[in-house]
Amino acid sequence: MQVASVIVDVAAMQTDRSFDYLIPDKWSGMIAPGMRVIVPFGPRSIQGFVTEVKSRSEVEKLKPLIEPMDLLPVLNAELLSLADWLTETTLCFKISAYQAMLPAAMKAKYEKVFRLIDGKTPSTKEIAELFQNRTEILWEEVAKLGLLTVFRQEVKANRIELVYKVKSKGNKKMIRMIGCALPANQSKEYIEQLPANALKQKLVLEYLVKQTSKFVSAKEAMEASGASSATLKSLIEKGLIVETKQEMYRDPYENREFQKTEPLPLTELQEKAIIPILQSIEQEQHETFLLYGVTGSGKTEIYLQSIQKVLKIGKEAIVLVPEISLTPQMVHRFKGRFGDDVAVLHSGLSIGEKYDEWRKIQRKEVKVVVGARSAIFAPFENLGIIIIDEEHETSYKQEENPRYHARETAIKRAQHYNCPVILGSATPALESFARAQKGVYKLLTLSKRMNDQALPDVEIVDMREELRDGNRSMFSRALFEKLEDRLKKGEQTVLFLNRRGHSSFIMCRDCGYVSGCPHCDISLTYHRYSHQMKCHYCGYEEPVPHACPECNSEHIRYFGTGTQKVEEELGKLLPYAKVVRMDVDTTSKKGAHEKLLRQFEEGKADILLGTQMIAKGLDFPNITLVGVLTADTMLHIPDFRSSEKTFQLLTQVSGRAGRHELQGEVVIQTYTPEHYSIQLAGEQDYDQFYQQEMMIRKMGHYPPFYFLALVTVSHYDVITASSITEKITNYLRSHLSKSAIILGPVASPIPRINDRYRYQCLIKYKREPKLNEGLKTILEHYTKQHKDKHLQVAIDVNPFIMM
DNA sequence: AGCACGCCGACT
DNA sequence: GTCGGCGTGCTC
Repeated sequence: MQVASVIVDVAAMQTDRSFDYLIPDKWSGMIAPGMRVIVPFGPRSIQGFVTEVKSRSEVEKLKPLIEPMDLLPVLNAELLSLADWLTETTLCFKISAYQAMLPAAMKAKYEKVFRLIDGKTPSTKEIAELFQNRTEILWEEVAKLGLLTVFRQEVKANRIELVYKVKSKGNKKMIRMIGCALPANQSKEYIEQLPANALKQKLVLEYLVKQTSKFVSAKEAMEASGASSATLKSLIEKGLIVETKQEMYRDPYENREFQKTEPLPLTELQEKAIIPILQSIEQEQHETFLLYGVTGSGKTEIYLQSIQKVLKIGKEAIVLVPEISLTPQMVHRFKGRFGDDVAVLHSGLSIGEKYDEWRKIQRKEVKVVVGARSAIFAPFENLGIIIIDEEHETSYKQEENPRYHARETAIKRAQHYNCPVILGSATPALESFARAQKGVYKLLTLSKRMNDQALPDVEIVDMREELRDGNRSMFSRALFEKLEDRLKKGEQTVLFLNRRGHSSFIMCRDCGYVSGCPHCDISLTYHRYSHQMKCHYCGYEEPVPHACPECNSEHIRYFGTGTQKVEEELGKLLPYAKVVRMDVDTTSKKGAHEKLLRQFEEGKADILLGTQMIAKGLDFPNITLVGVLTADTMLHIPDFRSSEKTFQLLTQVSGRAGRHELQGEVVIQTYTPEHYSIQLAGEQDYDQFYQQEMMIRKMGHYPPFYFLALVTVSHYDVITASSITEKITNYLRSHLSKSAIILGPVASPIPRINDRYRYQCLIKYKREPKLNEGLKTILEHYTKQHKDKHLQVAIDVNPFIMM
């Protein structure tokens, strides 16, 4: 009998290995690696993934697996080995890697039910009554009734059984189809024989007879004939029509027209950049290209034409875009060029919609995937190119297990398929640019905007001076003047602000009291529309205080400015200006994002006010002014990448202005105008910024000169948290080479979240072959649960967020 | 993770 | 003397 090695759906240290099961003869030959199966595990049944099919096992007493969940593997050999790599490099459980690669719909759901055993009668009337008109009762219901003990006795006495069910979240959408059951040559006669009052029935049959295909959707047939479902029902009863269900895709872009676009002629620079990419595609040679092109230099057209080449030789393409910029604009460009060959994957889709897009990819019904981070796992089997747009974006790093980076994952996959990776950005991540300098990546440069448009003029305004001159508004005089000017000319403005909501925190002006979260070491954020103070880390809420809880003073001031507050202010200062506000709060509804952008595009608004999400991808000809209200909010967060992030963001936002005929202007308001990342963003000088920042990174022993690994320990007890971190730090000190720099133990930048105290240890290293092994030992040692179940140890290799 | 098995305190 | 508390260890 065959044996299947299975990774079970239990994310824990002790179960992070394969378990062997017998394959019952009836499934023999049908079970393959990469398929999901239901297996018995202890007393329950759970989902698992087959990793290997073999003829014998080391283990003596094997249980047979219950049944397969798939007819075809959901993970191919390449993805299975990619999961091995993910597990190894990010130190996650294998099951977590598998789950990250598949749509959420494939994650199993479990249900426990009590079932009355055939022919048995429960010992009490009460239980018998519960089973009156059903054979199963949910475990939860029994628990709620407080009858678990009684039921347990019944189970022992073999009158009731406890059944563990595995349910798939994946629900294929089915539609009702009907077809004519009349003999083809006599249909007329049959229809005529119907009673005279069966008018609707006749219409339905006539409609069906006219159809070229056997089955049509019931909905269509009803609409066309004006019949109701009752009509169909009686036709089915008479046996005149037959009914089936057909699987169908949910189409998130249904009824949407995409203007077909043709390849544009490339500029000389674009031409030069695309040649090596096309070569790599043709010669099937893996190479990673860093496509470094200023904003508006036409990177997208290079992507499109490279993909075209890939499709022409019968291969497939993955395009990653940051979640936030998965704007309709981007989707339009790809759907416009490649039509139905494109699947789109982003967080705005429902679980079912994502599942459908995934199945289209698996069935090879599409050739191109445009999606956010997790689209890197698209189950293509003949990849010809992987493109990562805005490659510097932090959203390409997953912040929970498996903590993978889409860039490294892309390179890993591309090596397997011998195909190129294109990393595109106007402001590459320092790591990427450094690799390009060293020749690890191949640098392709687009130094000019298309049609030689000039980059926008940038003015940096010192807000301290504004304040000194008595301007206490959030708009500097320069920005306000220009804003008025654009309104007069009918041109559009983009205003950028890094913070949503109203104000960031409130403080008592008399005693300086700031209301903080009782569970976390962080101040509460004021939310205007709910009129609550909220903690962004644990969700704690409390009402806004009318008086200071410390000194009873009523002088409470709102600090920090959010988009809501700016919107209010604009309403006061420029009441005739039409403002569209875009942030998480206004775009959370489905389709809201697109709607707001369309309003702006059609000129129905003068000012687009928003957060991060308006920083990239926008390309509207009438935008001639970009205002950054406070450039330094990001600069002061305790993260060695804060300068880089500030520079990138400012450059991206500035790039929204003057992309077409009209010349653009940018105003950057700041309290630290002398800071190099603001100065150099103003000059749009990436190269200079790169030089400067590299020096700082070198001195601080930070990436790209060193790699990082971060161990975070949290516990309800401060002493435990710090002492365990100390032990871990000491262990690492003794295990790693002299050249590794080990910092800690120190409290995390946010020392307490959700009542858990957090300590960390940071490792900076260049080459440390024993590191992964050491980190694994730490995880194994401290996650043996009975040690201390309140203890949490999290390890992030190459962390992005240091908090 | 979840579940059973097993060993100690407060109840019929 | 039993019910149920949660410490410990296993799941092919």
